[in-house]
Amino acid sequence: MKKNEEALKYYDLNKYRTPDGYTSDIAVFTIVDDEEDQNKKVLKLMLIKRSEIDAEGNPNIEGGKWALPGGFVRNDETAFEAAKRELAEETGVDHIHLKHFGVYDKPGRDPRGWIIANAHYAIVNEYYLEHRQAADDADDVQLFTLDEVFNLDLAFDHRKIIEDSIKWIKKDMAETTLARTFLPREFTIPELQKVILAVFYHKQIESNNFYKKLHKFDFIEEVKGENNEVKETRRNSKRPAKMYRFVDKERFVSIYL
Amino acid sequence: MKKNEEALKYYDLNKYRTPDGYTSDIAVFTIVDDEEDQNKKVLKLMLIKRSEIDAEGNPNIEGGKWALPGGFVRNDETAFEAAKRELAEETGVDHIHLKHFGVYDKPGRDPRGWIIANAHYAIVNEYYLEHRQAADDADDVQLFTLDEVFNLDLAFDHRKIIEDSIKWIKKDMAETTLARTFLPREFTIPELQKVILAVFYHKQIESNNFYKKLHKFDFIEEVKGENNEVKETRRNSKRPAKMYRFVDKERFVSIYL
DNA sequence: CTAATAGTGTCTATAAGACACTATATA
DNA sequence: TATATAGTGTCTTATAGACACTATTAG
Repeated sequence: MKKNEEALKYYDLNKYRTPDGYTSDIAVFTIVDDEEDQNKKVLKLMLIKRSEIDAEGNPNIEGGKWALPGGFVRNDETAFEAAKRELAEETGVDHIHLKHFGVYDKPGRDPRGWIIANAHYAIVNEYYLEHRQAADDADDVQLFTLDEVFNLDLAFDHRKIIEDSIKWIKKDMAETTLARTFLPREFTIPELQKVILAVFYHKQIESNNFYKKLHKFDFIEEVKGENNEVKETRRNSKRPAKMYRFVDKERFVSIYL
Repeated sequence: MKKNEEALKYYDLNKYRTPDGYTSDIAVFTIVDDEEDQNKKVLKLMLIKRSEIDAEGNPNIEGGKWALPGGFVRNDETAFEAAKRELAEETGVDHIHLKHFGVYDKPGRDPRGWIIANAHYAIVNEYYLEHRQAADDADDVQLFTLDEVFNLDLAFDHRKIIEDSIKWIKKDMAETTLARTFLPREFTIPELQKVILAVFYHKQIESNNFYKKLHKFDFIEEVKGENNEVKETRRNSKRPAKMYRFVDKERFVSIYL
């Protein structure tokens, strides 16, 4: 565009004060087996403990506190791409479900200056997190239940970010097929139920009636095998359970119906 | 915090490249009477036409194109506060419904440099927009229907931002009591119906059955007058209509029920 | 009385929710 | 055969959707 090139000659980049930093933070969630009740699953959040000293051996900002993983955005990527990159660096996995849910830019939120944080939530399969924990110093990365998390000493404004991330994950869980990201590609109905109950642990679902609602769930379908028979698995039980998969389908929910 | 003060001594702000600008843009929506069918309402978006030359008389970036109103965020405010301030400056109204829905930070989206845009949608009463249009140059600010908007020459990546804003307003309209922001504080059922249909103009609501759903709508209640009688209005019809108001109530919608 | 908008009643099909029951496997 | 998990059947009550109908005003 010629006209813009001309206009740029007159544009002064320094006319406005600019931020001192642009970061991406990620609330990494996973669902693991409940230790108290083997029949249940429980939602957990991964946090890192900020080291007391930085790479150069100097005291670290918010050192010793628990924080969301994250880092600075480069000028050749979006905040979303930065989150993806950082997550891959942390956990060593690609193809993780990631969603941007908010911006935290209140002046004074970071003692280092005017720093804008983009918040995302991620859903990672338990396996990768276990792997990562083993590989690294066990004191630095840990999984917490939502009850435990708020008893920790949290860095910056991460308490607020974590609260919001939980609100969003619950909302998306109820309104979209987000549950798919917690499940294997082919799953059973009881597995789906457990995931839903892990997030809505205060709610009840009549286990038996869930099956009857199935025909209304146009967002899942039975998995067929080679001879067009429905695939089954015995991984959770003696009696084989039918396998289902999610179908790409736009959902519409309304309070007015 | 003593520890952080100590740590700050060692922190170098210039370690990372920082953005060249941080802005807030606002998609301003209103609902006005449909000119073709007086019985309907229609959703419109306000856009401004960027002037060809800037205040100093130099050619303006993306001059002549239609754009969302907005501007740079100051370092003593959040992007949300900036949006609120700019909207107040533009329309002269406070207490406008405003919601942040996205960040646009793709490298190259703005020819001026690495500029991060925060997108919001706003809902403004028709009256204020009419007023504003009259006060200003009529060629510079205009209301467009959603069909008209995409035939315009739009500045920056505002086409994408507008598309997203429409998705969000529809989603929030269906899932929350956002409709309240388009309505007077006390409204009639037919008024509510028209607002919903203005946003979901492709959907049908059986006008008569809407009344039967009322008792389920725990988010609205009848407005009572002094003697505990239900308030009525005759502003739309000869026969008086009962008045309702929104009640603050958390909504929960789920695809699993 | 007519016209215009507000609001009800009624019927049928489908869905929700409670809960008792059956099915398929392993050990 | 016991037992653990998967899945059905049945009954009652609530809701959706179609559509015919009634109500209240101004002029």
